[in-house]
Amino acid sequence: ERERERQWLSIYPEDQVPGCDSAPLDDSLTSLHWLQNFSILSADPERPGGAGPGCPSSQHHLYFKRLGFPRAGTDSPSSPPAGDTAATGMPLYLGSPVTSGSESTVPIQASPPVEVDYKTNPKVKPPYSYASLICMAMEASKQPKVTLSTIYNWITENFCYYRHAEPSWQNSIRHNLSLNKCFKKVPRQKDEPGKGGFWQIDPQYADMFVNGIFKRKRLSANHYSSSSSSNVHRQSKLVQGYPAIQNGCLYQGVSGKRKQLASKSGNKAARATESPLLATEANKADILRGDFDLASVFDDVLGGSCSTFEDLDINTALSSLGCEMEVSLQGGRQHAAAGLGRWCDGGDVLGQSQHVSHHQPYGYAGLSAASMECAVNMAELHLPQQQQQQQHPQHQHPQLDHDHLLQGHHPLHGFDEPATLFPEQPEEAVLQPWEEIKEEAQAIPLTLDQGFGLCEGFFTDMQTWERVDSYL
DNA sequence: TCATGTTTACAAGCAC
DNA sequence: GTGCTTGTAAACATGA
Repeated sequence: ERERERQWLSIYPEDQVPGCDSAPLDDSLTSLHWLQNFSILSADPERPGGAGPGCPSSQHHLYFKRLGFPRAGTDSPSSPPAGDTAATGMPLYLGSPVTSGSESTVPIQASPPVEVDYKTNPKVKPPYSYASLICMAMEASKQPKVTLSTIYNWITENFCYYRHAEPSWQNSIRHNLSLNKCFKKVPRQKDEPGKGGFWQIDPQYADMFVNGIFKRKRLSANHYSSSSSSNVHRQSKLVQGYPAIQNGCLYQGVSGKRKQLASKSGNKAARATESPLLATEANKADILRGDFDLASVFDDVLGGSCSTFEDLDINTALSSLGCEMEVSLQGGRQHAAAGLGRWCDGGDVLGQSQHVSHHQPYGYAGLSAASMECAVNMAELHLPQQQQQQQHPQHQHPQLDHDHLLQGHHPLHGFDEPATLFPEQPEEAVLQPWEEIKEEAQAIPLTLDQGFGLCEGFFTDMQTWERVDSYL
């Protein structure tokens, strides 16, 4: 036994945690008391104290470092960013109650913050549901289908907890794959050697991943068979050209046990009465989990109850916008671009928007700028052309070129793909080569604040959420 | 034999 | 209270 342990530690030296051999696992993550000590601003690397504006590469570096992303050059799938508030719903820095051990569940004022890295911390159970873990593994594999063992391996490689845990979690994984209709088994071909079949996410359930959250909605049994509901209508748009969710599966959210939430009634009240984007203490939990409706986001922005993005959970808001818009704009495209909020594998999609990604292989590279860009493009897209010409006689930024968008030159889509949106648009539109746009974009150091200003302009130009919704 | 996959059962937490 | 979601455990079948 000792020998096996020694061998294990030789493979995973980070598993050597002094004094934790027999310690019970800390489940204090179920508490949201850290919220009392957690400040969104303090976790925002773009804020003063970070690398500072005008230094995007260092900003990104710091960002990824703090989020726990693997550095450039590694091919291994990244552990979900433990500190990515938008992605995981967990704080970047947890207060001492969360990580101070199993003896005390009473929240204490945060002492020096401790970064939780699920990849190396065997004591903290990742706050992800098994379904989310499966999706993460599928996404990280970059393959259209994965085997069960691939899922196992990815989870154990990226979550130290499961390396130590009893193997019963694997049973749960299998159970989840079998029971969860979102997962579809792909039988192995006869000429394919190996054991077991492959698994993929059923595209029919793509909208389970709204805002990157694996959401199970309370739906009627015929939700997915009915063709009359608006949900299905919207879903069909989301799924169209979205053959495999692994191309767009996002992992911002946490679908873990709900006991992680704070006061039930408090959250309810916050949801009902407050903007999902206004990071009040009451609704931070939802925001941090990415658990809010996009419609509400637009309602707030468009309705004027949210005058600026500066007070918002930037990452969540933008990644949500980017993700949602990205999916909704897929049309019939085969190369479904992954959502902007994806925390890993920047190769495919972010590779198409490298002007903002700085070629980071993993992480939220270019997230803010790209998300803003996508959201703004969406806003433009949904404005009648005449109205746009009226409101924007001159494009404020080359990236916001409406004609390019109409021609399928959306930066997050393939450059050469034919336009599928508004095909009735005249062909004589003067186009600016995308490469040229890209160069211009690179030359312009668009800061977040500037980006938000642009966003605000477009959003405030839009009239109502209904207008957007009608197009969606 | 073991990994894989299916199914059943139960409990906890939560939304309605 | 009811139903849904999630997690856990277990039994069983199948195939490499």
